[in-house]
Amino acid sequence: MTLRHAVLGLLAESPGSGYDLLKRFESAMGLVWTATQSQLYGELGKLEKSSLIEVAAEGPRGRKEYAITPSGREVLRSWLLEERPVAPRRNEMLLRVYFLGEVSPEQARGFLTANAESARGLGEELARVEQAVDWDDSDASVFGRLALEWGKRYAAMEREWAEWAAEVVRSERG
Amino acid sequence: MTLRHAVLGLLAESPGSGYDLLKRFESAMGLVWTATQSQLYGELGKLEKSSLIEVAAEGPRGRKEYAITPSGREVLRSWLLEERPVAPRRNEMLLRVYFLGEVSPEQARGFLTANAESARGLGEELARVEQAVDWDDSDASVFGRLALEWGKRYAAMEREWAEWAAEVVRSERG
DNA sequence: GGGTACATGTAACTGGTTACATGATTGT
DNA sequence: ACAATCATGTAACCAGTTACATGTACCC
Repeated sequence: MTLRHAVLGLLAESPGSGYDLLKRFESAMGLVWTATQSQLYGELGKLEKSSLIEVAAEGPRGRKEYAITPSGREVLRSWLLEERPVAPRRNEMLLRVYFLGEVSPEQARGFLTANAESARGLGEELARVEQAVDWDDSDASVFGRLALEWGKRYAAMEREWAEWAAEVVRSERG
Repeated sequence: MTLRHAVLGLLAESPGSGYDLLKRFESAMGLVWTATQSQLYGELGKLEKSSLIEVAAEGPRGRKEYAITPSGREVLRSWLLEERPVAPRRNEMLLRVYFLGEVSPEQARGFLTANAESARGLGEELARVEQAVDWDDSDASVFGRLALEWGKRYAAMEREWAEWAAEVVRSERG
């Protein structure tokens, strides 16, 4: 039930329609959380029913502009403070690494170097995003930059690891 | 549909019952993939029905020891090579960071330092695991070590990032 | 005899994905 | 006029979690 909080967070920043939120999920939030269109509309319905958000305005084409309510903001805050920083415990890439003994050493190295490449690509993409955005000193900027920096460090870590791992496979498996 | 491949991978290493596999998910695979008991038995049933695994032996207490079949091994291999190394696109911790402007700077720093602590704990735990296991030159050892090293680097990255981020909040938000 | 570990299974529910379906407004 | 974009919604399905349910074998 985290999509719920992602939606509340976005609406806490500024009101918007389902369509607007979908755009924001695709762009700014892409690294952090994703949502499909059908999931989003469903969640908006539920949030409205429980009065955590409300329709603040209606527009053309049936557009409903939602805004967060005080009780919604309350829920968002308590979720932010409810401390349980847990590391993700599922990683498909690592699962493959785990079983890489099933294929030839050349294929295993190929997998790892492809991974290094894709991590490099991610790092470059994030660096471009960092350049493109004009950061100010708003909360969204400050905390968005923290999240972006995490992404850059993650990408660098994975690239370096994958290069190292490919080298280990070369030296230990030929 | 990745649990399917996790199960095939484990059975490719060595045969075992549902109960055995559950143990292996809890211990060695903990960082990489998780499964609940009910999910696991369901998946074993489906895999058997599609002949990717088979009951190789039966034991006391209704124990069914499964083994991978040649077609199962085939499916595992092609999954391993089917290249699409994608970075995970959902991270609850980062989502919270994203909206940390909603709480006070002290609370935001508290969140970040707690995260640094928990990353440090994870790093230490993985270091202990590394010490405890006696690594040989089997595939399971070599590739398991690569996965473990990823975990250590991940933990170190997150700890350093969280410390840095707490400092940014201190200097930019007081 | 009794506790622990072994061992499997089902049901109800939640979260997420894909596909289908429909229609209004705006800009050219 | 017509294409693109805006805009919302529903249905079927798959993956994963929690809780319930049951029973056997082994060791002391």
